[in-house]
Amino acid sequence: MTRDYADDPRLTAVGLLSEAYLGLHAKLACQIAEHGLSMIEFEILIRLGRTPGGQLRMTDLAAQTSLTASGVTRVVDRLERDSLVTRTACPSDRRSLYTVITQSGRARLEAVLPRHVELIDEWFTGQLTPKALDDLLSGLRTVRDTVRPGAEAGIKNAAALTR
Amino acid sequence: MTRDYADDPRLTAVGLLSEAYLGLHAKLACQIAEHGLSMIEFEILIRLGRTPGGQLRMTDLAAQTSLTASGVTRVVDRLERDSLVTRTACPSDRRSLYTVITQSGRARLEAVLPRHVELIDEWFTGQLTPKALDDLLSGLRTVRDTVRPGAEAGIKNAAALTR
DNA sequence: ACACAATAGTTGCGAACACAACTATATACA
DNA sequence: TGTATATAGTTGTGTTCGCAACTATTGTGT
Repeated sequence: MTRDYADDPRLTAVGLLSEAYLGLHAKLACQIAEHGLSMIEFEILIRLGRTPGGQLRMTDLAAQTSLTASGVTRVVDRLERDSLVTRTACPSDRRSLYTVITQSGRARLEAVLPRHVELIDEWFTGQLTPKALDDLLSGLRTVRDTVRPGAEAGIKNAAALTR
Repeated sequence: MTRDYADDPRLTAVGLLSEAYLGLHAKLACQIAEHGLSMIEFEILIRLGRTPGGQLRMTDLAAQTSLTASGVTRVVDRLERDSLVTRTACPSDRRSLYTVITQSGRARLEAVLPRHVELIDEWFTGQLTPKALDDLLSGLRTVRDTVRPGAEAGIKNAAALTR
């Protein structure tokens, strides 16, 4: 009976998604690690770096990443220890803290990003024709919108910036 | 300067891949957890279940998953504790061990799989037209082959079965 | 104004896993 | 054959992170 599912195309599809993601993730993590960062630390720096003011609340970071609030606390702990971010009080809500990227944090991003996007191109986007890439991203967007309702780009940033 | 990369399409592409994968993974993990398994335990059971003889060596499992040899040891420890697999000696190489799926392990797969593939369809494959799904999978295959050379379906199984 | 519920963030604890060191066995080559 | 090297698997140790419990603050209903 088990063998009925052995080559089920739906399982294969998930396997393909996993292998593509995990394989790319592992290779990119190597480059990031050369700069003393983990992928999640890098992701948080990027999200801070592209926010006006370079700051987000802990809760916003949790909503934008795969981490829980507890996980965000600890990642920010490490980033703060390395002086890549600071915690500053939120004037309008004394329960909240802004995580703010420092000059040193921005400098680290500068050091990582140029080669990083080169590698993405080398291993991912540059491997496909523009049409094939469009098709791929369009499919991924559909899946993303299905499994993460409310994760579309604008919505979370809007929410994050209205506090 | 950092802002130069704020909306770089290559970073966006990776973000989309991550969100699609992590979102789907999290939802599927919930269903698997209802049956007392983690995703990685489920993945290993599936790989064993579809192998002739229901057995693979620890090393093969490590090669087919995102785990190191050490990680495989501990996952198989847990599966063995729950009587879903057993370790048996490899006659041709006394360093090696086969991990063999038990009847109980197959039964667990039976319990999980029907609903599992339904959910994959609901959240992933069924969200796309056949053409769009084909395009998506074709793109993923290209990326997978780039970042995991030698991971094409037949190769590893062939290697695994020739010992 | 006053309880009561909801929310932001942190901390203790435990599970999962990578890395490096280790044992046992197999292979290569001199 | 004997020795060096490579490989299979396990174990000790440290890191990361989720969950639940906790504190502090804010919002809600009366």
